[in-house]
Amino acid sequence: MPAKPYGMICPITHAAEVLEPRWTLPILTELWGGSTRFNDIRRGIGNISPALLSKRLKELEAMGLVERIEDRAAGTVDYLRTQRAIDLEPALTALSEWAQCNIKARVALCDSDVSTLMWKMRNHVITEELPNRQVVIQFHFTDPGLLYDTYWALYRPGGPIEICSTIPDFDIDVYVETEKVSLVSVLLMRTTISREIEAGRLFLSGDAVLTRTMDRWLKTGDYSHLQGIELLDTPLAPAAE
Amino acid sequence: MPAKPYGMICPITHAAEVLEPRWTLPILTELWGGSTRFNDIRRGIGNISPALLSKRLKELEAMGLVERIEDRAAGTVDYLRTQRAIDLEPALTALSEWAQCNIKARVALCDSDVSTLMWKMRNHVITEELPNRQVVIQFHFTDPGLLYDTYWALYRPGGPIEICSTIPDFDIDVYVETEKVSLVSVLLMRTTISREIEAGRLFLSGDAVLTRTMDRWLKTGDYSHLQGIELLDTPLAPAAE
DNA sequence: CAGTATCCGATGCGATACTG
DNA sequence: CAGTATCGCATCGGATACTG
Repeated sequence: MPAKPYGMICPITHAAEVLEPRWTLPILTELWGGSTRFNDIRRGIGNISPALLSKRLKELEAMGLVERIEDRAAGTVDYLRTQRAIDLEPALTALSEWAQCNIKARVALCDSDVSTLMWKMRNHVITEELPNRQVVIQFHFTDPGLLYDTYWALYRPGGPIEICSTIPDFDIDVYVETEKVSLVSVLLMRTTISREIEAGRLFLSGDAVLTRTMDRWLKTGDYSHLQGIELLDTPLAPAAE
Repeated sequence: MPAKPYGMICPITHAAEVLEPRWTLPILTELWGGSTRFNDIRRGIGNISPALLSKRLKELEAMGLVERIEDRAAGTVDYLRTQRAIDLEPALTALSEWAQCNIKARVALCDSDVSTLMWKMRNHVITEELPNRQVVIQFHFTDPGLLYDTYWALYRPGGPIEICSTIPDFDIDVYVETEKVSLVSVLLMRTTISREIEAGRLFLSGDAVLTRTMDRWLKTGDYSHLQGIELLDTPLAPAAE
């Protein structure tokens, strides 16, 4: 499919031809994470133009990695991974673990914008670990220069996590005040919640139980078996350059 | 390093940023295969411009994947993988196996030029399986329109395989007459030698022992544990499109 | 919601020639 | 052998606006 095939006799190189075009891997990762809708994928990966996403999805469909399922009645379209894409999981897992151990913390943790981060948070709150009632968690980011610096995660029993950028008309159970880099680092297991609290980069208040069990209801990546992950500096090193 | 980082919170995506730039994976694969010299890498991957190869090697060095070792006395430079690059092996192996099972045969086997193929053959003759004397194997390709269609692989006990494009001044032990696609298919285990002989796409003559034991001294990839590799068509299907 | 259409700019990359 | 230097095109992809 690429305009200029390598023309090599090498399976890895052929895999590269499939996976190299920009955004291909992020799209597959997003599908892996459970997104199936065009705009969910867009939001999940943050910055792709709709034209390019459309093009990539068509290419993936043509290569048999993605199946497009249209529900004419509902007017919806879902994109699902085929078995062929699912079979990439071992490779992607290996890549992920390699990156965790070999990409410098400052690169791995560098900016994604806050709204993308919060959108991602939808999948990082373990609803089963929340009490069986409505829960509202406020995230306030102290980074300077943010357009929106406060978001709310809303849980209603039985439903998914909803992220709001306007204050909901409910009582707030937990207040999280932090820097972007701290929250990202926690999600990627380049630090822990208690370590960030000690470092003064994360503050919790509100419901006693929920604040004390945040490490239970906040799902991080599963990299605990890996050796040699570079942790976030404490205190935070100034960005180079 | 890429001009436009994805800015995502996702290890796979960060790995992608490192491995995506064109020729990066082929270079690493070539290093994996044992090449250490600038021009060996060039020939091994076939078509990269020296400027771009130089650039990529510098990038890989900057990312800690490659170590450049200069021998001022000898005037040589070797490029070696660092541990960080070696740690990519599980991911690359997984990618390779995925490609073997999921890239259509016609794509996987499509043209690389004959000289690159023969250069690759250096690593595919198992010298330990050859008799303890000088051996010359002639490869004649029947594909139409080849500039050079005949090559010789020369083995001298204790030495490496040398590939010549002019007829060596020695007796020829084995004559291999075949099409490019057959030889490539054998190397990638999308067929077997006997299958190609039966299909009339491969002819062997010369030394009785060597012709009969070609499957021993010709090293193929190690994919025998994989299920579902698509074999080369017999008879050969016409190229689509 | 699920895309198309268009435009334009940067730069990645290939080709070729040349050097120490 | 191990690269640099230069050039120029193509295309990839980002931004924006618009549609059914």
